[in-house]
Amino acid sequence: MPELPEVETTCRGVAPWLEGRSVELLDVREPRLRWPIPQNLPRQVHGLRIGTLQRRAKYLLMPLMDLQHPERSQGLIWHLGMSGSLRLVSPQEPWKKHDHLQLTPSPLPSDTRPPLCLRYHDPRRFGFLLFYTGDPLLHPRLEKLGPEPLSDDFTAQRLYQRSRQRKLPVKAFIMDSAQVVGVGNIYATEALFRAGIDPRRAAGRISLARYTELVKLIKLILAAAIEQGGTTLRDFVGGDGKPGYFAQQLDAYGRAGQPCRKCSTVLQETRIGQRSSVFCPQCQR
DNA sequence: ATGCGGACCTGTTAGC
DNA sequence: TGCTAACAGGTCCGCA
Repeated sequence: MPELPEVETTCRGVAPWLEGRSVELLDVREPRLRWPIPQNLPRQVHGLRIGTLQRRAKYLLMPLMDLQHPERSQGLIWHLGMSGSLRLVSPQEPWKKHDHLQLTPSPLPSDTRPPLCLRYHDPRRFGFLLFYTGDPLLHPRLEKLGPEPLSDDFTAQRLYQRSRQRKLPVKAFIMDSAQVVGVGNIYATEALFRAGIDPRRAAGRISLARYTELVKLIKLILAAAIEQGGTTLRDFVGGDGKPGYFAQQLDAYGRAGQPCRKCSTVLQETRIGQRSSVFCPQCQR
């Protein structure tokens, strides 16, 4: 499941191979993603030069410059959905089941071999690829997003203020991308466990002091996960592309019925906003 | 505006 | 053993 750390790792992993090259070919073998890929997209991006890749929330932004019209801002927005992955592969690599797209960059004069291709694989097809013009951060899909969790804009004060009078469970609140981006089910579960906050508690009934602790932990956990992902950058070339963050130790997620690591109470499972939620009924209040 | 639930999709696992 | 049903999850959308 691509969470923010995996998208960040993907971005860092593929950027050095792609930036500065042009799009020779966008090969669409399966256009039926979360939103269908327009038929003319390959023509639209052909020949454009790939700029600096950037991650925003779980979106990967790929600016594409038209050298005839350098003032125009345009490019691609990738989203990996639930089961998507982007990987650099050799042009000879056979297409596997659920490989849907491939972006082939043009060779540079200094290249002695064909450049690696960017291939998109996504069994569940929840991911998507969009073409944008103008400022990508103002794209309808991105403009209403909350702050990046690792930025200084993500503060306890912000969460506290925006949660007053809100009755939804705090877990659903921190998973709301208008509050903060990149906190998926795994990280919400873990952060609330470590903060000792009951995930079912109304967001509006949590003190500033407790939000301060929660924000600290979200930043800590995400930063650690990105660092782990960073150790597997080599997997993006020829490897299996599996992210490293699964290796991290999870205290609550996926441990329902097992003893709490702090107090040995059996961890409980419930559902919050259609999501499975594991918590310790003793430690989390 | 807020909060909830359904839809999308398919590989894996649980249950009969 | 073989079948069906539930489950996983990010994001969007419709409804009350």
